Amino acid sequence: MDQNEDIKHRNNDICDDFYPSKNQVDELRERLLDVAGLSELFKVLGDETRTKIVYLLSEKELCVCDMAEILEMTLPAISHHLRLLKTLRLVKYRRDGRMVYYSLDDNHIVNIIKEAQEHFAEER
Amino acid sequence: MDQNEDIKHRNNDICDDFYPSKNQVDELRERLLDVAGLSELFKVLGDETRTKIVYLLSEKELCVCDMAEILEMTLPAISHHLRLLKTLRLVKYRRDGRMVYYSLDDNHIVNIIKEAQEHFAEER
DNA sequence: TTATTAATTAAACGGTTGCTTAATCGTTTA
DNA sequence: TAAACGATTAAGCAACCGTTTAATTAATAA
Repeated sequence: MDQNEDIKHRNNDICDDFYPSKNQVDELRERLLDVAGLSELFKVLGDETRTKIVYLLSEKELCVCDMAEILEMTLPAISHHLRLLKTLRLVKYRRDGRMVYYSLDDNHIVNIIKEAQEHFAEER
Repeated sequence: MDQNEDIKHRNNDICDDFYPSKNQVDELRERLLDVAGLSELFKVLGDETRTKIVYLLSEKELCVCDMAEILEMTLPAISHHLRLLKTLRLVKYRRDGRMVYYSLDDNHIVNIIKEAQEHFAEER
């Protein structure tokens, strides 16, 4: 915990009367492993264009130029986002002639979007 | 649709044989309104530190210095993230002496995290 | 083969983001 | 009141991100 000591010094030994005990801190830190790497998934959906792409693909299979037309963006821009979605295994693709058709590779992602929609529906 | 025309020209009138009809395009564009602004929520969770903060707060109420200790970060850094979470109404706070205790203001966010966890649990 | 079209890749840029340090605010205690 | 502490705010900077243009690849059609 070298880095931790460093931080503590920078914070002037923060939180003198520390609510969670040392053991509780360790315990909470272990819990954090549950969400490790999870923000990677959210980061992908954190871009409006990508959320739209995923949402579109939940409706129907589309080729890159279709998405570019619908989202009013250039082909490279869409292609760039699709590569990210590909590496995260959120979408799959098939080539048909010179078109490349994309579709969702993971329906779980739709549930996440739905859950987020409910959040907004309740809040406002 | 001035911007769209601009994009079409830049793309050399993309997608000559266009799969979705003009009407379908308009329909799909309307559907996209469902997810408008939704990526704002994901953007917040798209940062590892913030995901951790939310996860910690789902366990118990914590003050800023506790989180700084657990996450091994400086106070201003944590405070900075909390401000974002505050404006998104994801967390609430109460002052007790010189400490400020934060807790979740929206349990919906926990469901979203759980859903994302299931996604990862299945995938790998 | 050559030309054309869909898609990808690469390089560059402009904007955003997250952290750091320093200064400030609010509360408590000596 | 002054000093100390927890928290917030502000300014600056480095790293990252999303778009654009240009070049390249893959597939079809003339």
